[in-house]
Amino acid sequence: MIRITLPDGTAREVARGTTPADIAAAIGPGLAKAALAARVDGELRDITRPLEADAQLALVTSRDEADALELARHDFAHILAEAVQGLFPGTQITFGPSTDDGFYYDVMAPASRGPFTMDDLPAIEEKMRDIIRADKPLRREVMARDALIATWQNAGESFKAEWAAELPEGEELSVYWSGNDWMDMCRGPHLASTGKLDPAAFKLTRVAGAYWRGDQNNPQLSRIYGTGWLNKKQLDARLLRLEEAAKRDHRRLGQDMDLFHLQQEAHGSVFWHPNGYLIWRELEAYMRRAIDGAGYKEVKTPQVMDARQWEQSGHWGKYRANMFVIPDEVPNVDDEGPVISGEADWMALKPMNCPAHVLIFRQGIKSYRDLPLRIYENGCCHRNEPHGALHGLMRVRQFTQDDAHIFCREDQIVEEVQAFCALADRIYKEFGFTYSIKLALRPDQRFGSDADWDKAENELRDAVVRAGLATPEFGWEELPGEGAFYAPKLEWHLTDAIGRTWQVGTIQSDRVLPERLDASYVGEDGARHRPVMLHRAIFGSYERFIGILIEHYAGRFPVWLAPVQAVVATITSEADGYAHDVTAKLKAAGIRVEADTRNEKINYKVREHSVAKVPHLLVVGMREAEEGKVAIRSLGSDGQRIMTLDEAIAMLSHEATPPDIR
RNA sequence: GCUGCUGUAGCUCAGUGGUAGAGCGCGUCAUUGGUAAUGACGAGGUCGGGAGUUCAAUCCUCCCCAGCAGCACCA
Repeated sequence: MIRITLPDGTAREVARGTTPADIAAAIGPGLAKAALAARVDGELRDITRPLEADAQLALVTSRDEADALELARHDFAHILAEAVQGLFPGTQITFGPSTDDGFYYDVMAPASRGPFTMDDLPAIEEKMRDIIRADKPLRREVMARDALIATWQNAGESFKAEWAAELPEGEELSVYWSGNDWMDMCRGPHLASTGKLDPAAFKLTRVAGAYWRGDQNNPQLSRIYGTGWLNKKQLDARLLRLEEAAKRDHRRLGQDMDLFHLQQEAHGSVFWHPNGYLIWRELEAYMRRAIDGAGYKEVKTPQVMDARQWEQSGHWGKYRANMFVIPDEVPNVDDEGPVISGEADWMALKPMNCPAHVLIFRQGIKSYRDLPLRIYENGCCHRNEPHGALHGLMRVRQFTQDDAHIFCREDQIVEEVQAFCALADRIYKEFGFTYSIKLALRPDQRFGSDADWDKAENELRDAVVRAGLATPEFGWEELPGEGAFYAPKLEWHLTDAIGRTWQVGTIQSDRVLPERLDASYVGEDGARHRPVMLHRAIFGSYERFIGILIEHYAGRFPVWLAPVQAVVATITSEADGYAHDVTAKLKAAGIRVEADTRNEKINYKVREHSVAKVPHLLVVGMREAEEGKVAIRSLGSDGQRIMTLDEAIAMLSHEATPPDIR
């Protein structure tokens, strides 16, 4: 007999080999039906897996949502693989985990047909529903590793065989049978049968290529994605959220609101339209106030530098593949012959600003009294990104960083990082973001001694601790292996209005580049010392930050950022004169306002400016003109507020003032 | 860069082996209307680029470019 303790503290003596399902049945038929899996000493297990020793047991039902979703999604993935193999014999299966909202499975289509496409999905979904409706029992079986490898080889499953062969020798591996006709190697756990899933709670969403084991040197498989839930209601809610996110897509809003465009001839670089560039200019002005107040000095550095400079910084050797290089010569102007001789010296567009900032630092002799020296630049950089990586404003080939480098002494690092934390905190909050801070620790491939890495990691950690931000409330987390090859990184991950996260801000302490470019200062002792260089950014890049803001605000910018802050719309042409007076006064007060005196109905004007997401619409007819008032309709509310022109100016002026100087 | 899909009017999209169509937008005219689309008329496209097949290509084939989804990459 073994002793099984339940969550309420009661214990039961049962025979060895009793399953959690047996215990659930003994407690009651309701629980027997609801129980999906078991937690045995904290470990999630099959409900039908026999108990072998004394244990703490908790039965998992759909009310334990996280566990239940994980189980369901894992099962959906297996059923997906079974369905694909049922429909397309000869397909090899590889690997299929659960994801944040569902599952995927990587399969290799038979050689006789190409990769799977979207057109295949409806048939696969239907087959999956058949398997669910058949309520096939899912049964765990333990196999010896060598026997399993042989099984996979006989079945022509070379990927599975390769995978099994890499697991430790002699180990017993579990497989799961779906009925008696299909099985997959899996650690589990699974539900007791396919019928525990809701056939209406999943949807296959897309097909894409994915490399075997994530390595681009390996064969490419078809990855079939699905979103999977416990019931249809949850699935519908998810699909609705996806639609909401699509409505916020910055590429769509950027076009609708006439903010920017992208085109083939300059792919990966942005054409900013007047409306979009107004947002940029507001952000730039905002950031200038912030860095001026924080003791930074703004600079501007060359766009193009000789390749020899990039050789010295190390970029030419390591990152040239992503750099735009330019021959330093006059091109051939004849119609005949090549445009470029191929013999000229090379120059390159800067992919980053750091070396140029070091060159500024190196001008003249710096004393320890000059430190910390904080050099800021709205630095326009070019990186030749892989074409498949480009994405709207989020990943571009030309971008402008809010980039600064703080040259300081060792003993100033913690203080500087702490000040940066405070600055970032203020700024992110002013845009309405919450954030978490992560410390990316040393990667396997790195420069520098372990002692230096210990020091660098501790400095960053200490600063965040001292700023009071290294708490679960701030999502503090350390990420082993995620650092840059030259330095650990603190990363700021913003959470936007619909809960998505974006990594934007960073600060890194770098001892490599000052060494390579021979930056030094004279210390109190009269000797030369190496400064430490802190690389830091808050927006990351203007392009990407604006993209994030568009999606965060869903295009409804706060008044201070809105390209057009107010429109004065007339009801009849008799009010045109008054409308122009109102517009002129608002302009004089610094409001970005436009008059709409077109010969259109007020309904039409309300609709058009609402769709354009103008924050305030000032409606004026004869009534307002006679009384010297305006009727304000604000975006997001149906009603109107009647107020005097002076009151309106005061309100708009207040809202149009950036939050940092309000 | 890899796999798949897509590229037709400013935008969203339909369509066909015999050189194209809708809605919105734009222009003109009429309408002066009180809070999410007034009506009529009109203009607008070498159907992403190149080559091939064909009597004939926007449509079929091949190559290239760009976009989209994912993968890989992101100093």
